[in-house]
Amino acid sequence: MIRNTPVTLKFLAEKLKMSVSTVSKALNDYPTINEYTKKRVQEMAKDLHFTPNKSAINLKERKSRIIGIILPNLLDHFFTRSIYGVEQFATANGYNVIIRQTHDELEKEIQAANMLLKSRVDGLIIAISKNTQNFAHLEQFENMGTPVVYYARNPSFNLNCHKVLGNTFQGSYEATKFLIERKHQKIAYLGGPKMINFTHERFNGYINALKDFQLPFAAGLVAYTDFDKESTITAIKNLFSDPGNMPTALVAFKEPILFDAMKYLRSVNHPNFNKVECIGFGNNAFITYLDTPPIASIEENPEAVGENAIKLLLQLIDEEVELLNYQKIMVDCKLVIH
Amino acid sequence: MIRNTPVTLKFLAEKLKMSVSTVSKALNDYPTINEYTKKRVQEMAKDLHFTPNKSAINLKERKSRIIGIILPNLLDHFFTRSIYGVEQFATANGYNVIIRQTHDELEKEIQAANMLLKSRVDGLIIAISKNTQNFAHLEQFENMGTPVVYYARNPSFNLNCHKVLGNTFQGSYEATKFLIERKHQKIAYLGGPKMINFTHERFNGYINALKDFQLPFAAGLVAYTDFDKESTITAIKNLFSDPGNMPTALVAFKEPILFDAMKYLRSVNHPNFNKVECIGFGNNAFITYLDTPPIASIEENPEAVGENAIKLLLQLIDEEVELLNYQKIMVDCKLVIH
DNA sequence: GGCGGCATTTCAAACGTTTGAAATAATTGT
DNA sequence: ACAATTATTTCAAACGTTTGAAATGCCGCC
Repeated sequence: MIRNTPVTLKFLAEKLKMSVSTVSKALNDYPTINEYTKKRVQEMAKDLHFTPNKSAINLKERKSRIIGIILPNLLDHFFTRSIYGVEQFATANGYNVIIRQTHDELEKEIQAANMLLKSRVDGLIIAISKNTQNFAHLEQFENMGTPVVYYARNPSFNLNCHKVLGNTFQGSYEATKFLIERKHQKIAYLGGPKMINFTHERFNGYINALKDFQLPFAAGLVAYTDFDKESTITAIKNLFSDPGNMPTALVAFKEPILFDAMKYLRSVNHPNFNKVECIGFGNNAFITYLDTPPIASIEENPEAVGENAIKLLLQLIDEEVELLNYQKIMVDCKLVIH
Repeated sequence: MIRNTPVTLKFLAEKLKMSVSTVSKALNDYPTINEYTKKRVQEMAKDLHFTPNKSAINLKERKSRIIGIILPNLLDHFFTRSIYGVEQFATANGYNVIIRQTHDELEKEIQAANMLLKSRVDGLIIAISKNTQNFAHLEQFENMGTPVVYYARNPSFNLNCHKVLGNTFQGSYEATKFLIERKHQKIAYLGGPKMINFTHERFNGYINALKDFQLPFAAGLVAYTDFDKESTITAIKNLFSDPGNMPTALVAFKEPILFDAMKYLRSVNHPNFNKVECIGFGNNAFITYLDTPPIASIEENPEAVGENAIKLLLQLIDEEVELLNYQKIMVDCKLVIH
C-alpha cells in the first residue's frame, strides 16, 4: 500500500491533536516536553514510519550534510581506493557523498562543480582534471564560504588552496634509490602527461636520487606518455632505441603504463627484456597474478590520502581550521618489494 | 572575499527594487515578465553569482533530484563499470548520484538505506549484500512511493520487484558450450558464495550445457568459494584431487577467483596446469597483461546493466512505467576469446 | 481566593523557492 | 476622456522543519 499523504510533523500533530512544535521537540528530545508526551509522539512516529524531510532541515540549517567529490574516473584504482577512505569517514560523521567523474574533461568538471554548488554541498574534495588551468568554477565555492580540498592531483603552484597529496617526489626518489642500490647505472624514467604536475615532481625525485648518488643524467633516458597505449609504446621505443645507452631499469609514472611498456618489450623480444628491472606507481592488486611482476611497486596509500582529505574538509566545515589558513598535507609513499 | 549574506532571490529583489516573485519568474523565463526586466534580473543574478538553493527547490517540489545507489563495493570492476552507465545517464538527466558501499554487510546496507530515505532520494538502485534476506529496510521506499530497482544481484525469488540483471545463466551456458566444443570432457565449475543467487544460476547454465551436449555430471567437478583466497584454494584443491577425475577445463564464478585458482595450480606445479582451459566471469582489463591468460572471458556488460537500471528507474520516477508493474530486464553476456 | 512559580504547550517567524490569483500599470479604441 | 483590454508586477500561501518567545495550565502557599 502506497501512502498518498506524506507523513510529516504536521500529519503527526493532527493525529495526536497537538501542535507541530510539540511533535518536533518531542522527537528531538527537548527537556521541556513531558515524558509521557514524548513517548506517545515517538511511538506514533515509529508506527507511521515518519522520516524527517532532509530538504526542509537543510533549508532551515543552511547546510546539506552532503560533501561533493569530483575526480577523473573510478576505473583508476588510486581514486577508487581513495574514495574508500573518504566515504568511510564521511558517513561515520553523518555526511553523504556525491561523486562525479570528469573523465579528465574540463567541461565535465565545470558542469559537476556547478551542480554541486547548486546542491549546496557543505564541502568539496577534488582531484582536478589534467586540463584544469583556470579555477573560476572552483573559486565560487570559497566565495560562498564552502571549503574545498584539492587532493591527489596538484593544482598549479600559484593557487592558494588546501591540498592533500601523495608525496610523489619521495616515492620517486625512493624507487630510484632502490634501483641505484641494486647497482643499476642506466635508469630510465617514463613520465605521464606533461599537464599533470606529478609528472614533473616524480621526475625531480628521480633526478635528485641520481644526483645524490653521483649518477649522470642522460636526456635519452627520459620519455613521456599520455596514458594511452600508443604513446606509451612510442615512448618506450625511444627509451630503448640507442644501443649505446640501453636502460637496465625503469621508473614508470603509473603501473598500467608500466605493464603496457613491459608487454611491448616482451612482444618484440627485446634482448634486454628480462634484465630490465621496473618499478611503477600504484601497487595494483593484480600484480600478484603476473608471471613476471615488476621488482617493486610504489604504494601511494590512496586510502590515507582520501582520509586526510575528508578529515581536513570536516575540520574546515566545523571551522576548527581557518578557511584561509591554507594547509598542505603530504602522504608518504612506501616502496613495496615483490 | 567571502560573502556573508547569501545571494538569494530576496537579496536580488532588494537590490533591484522589485518583488521576489518577479525575480523568480524572470529567472525562469516566464512569458508574463517584461523582456527588459528579465534582462536586468538575469544580469544582476550573473554578476552576483546567484545560484538557486536546491534544498528550497527540493522542498517545494517534493523531490531531490538525487538518486541513490547502494552496492557492495567499488573495488569490484563489475560495480565500478556499472556505475559508469548509471552516472552518465543520470547526470545527463539532471540527477545527482549518491553512492553507498555496504562491503556486503547487512548492517551497513540498512544504515545506507535509512540515510537515503531521509535524504528523500527520488529513486534507488541497489545491488543487495550477500546477507540480505529481509527487505523491510527497502520496502520503506516503495511505501513512500519511491521506486527501487534491484540490479546486478538477484534478490530471493519470492520478492516482487523491478530487476535488471546480467543474464548469468546464458553466460555460463555459453562458456560451458564453448569448452565442450573444444572437446573437453571433464569441465569443472567453481561457484561463488552460496548466499548469492547467481552462484546457482551459473551452475544451472553449466549443468544445462552439459545436459544439452550429453556430458555426464560429476559432483566432484563442482566446488564453491567464498571469495577469499583461502576458501578458493580449498575449493580448487578439492576439484583437482581425484586423479581418476581430473578436470581439463574450468568455468569460474569470477575472474579474480579464477586467477587465484590458476596461480595456486601453477604454484604447486600441478601436472595438468597448462592443459586446463579456464573461463571466468568479468573480462577484466588486466587480462591483457597476463602471460598465460584464460582462454576466454564472460563479458557481463556492466555498463549496460547500469544503464538499463537507471533508465528503468527514471521511467518509474516519471511514471512512464507503473510502480507496481514489475519489470525484469536481462542483459546478455558475451563470450570474449583471448 | 488570588498569586508566584513551574511545567508544558503553542505561536509565529524563518530558511529560499514557486505559482495561481489578485492588483496595478500601460495601452487601446471610441 | 474614460472604460475596456492587455501587459506586467506583486501578494500570499505553501513545501517541512526548527526554535526563542509567549501563552497556558496547574500546583501549592499564604
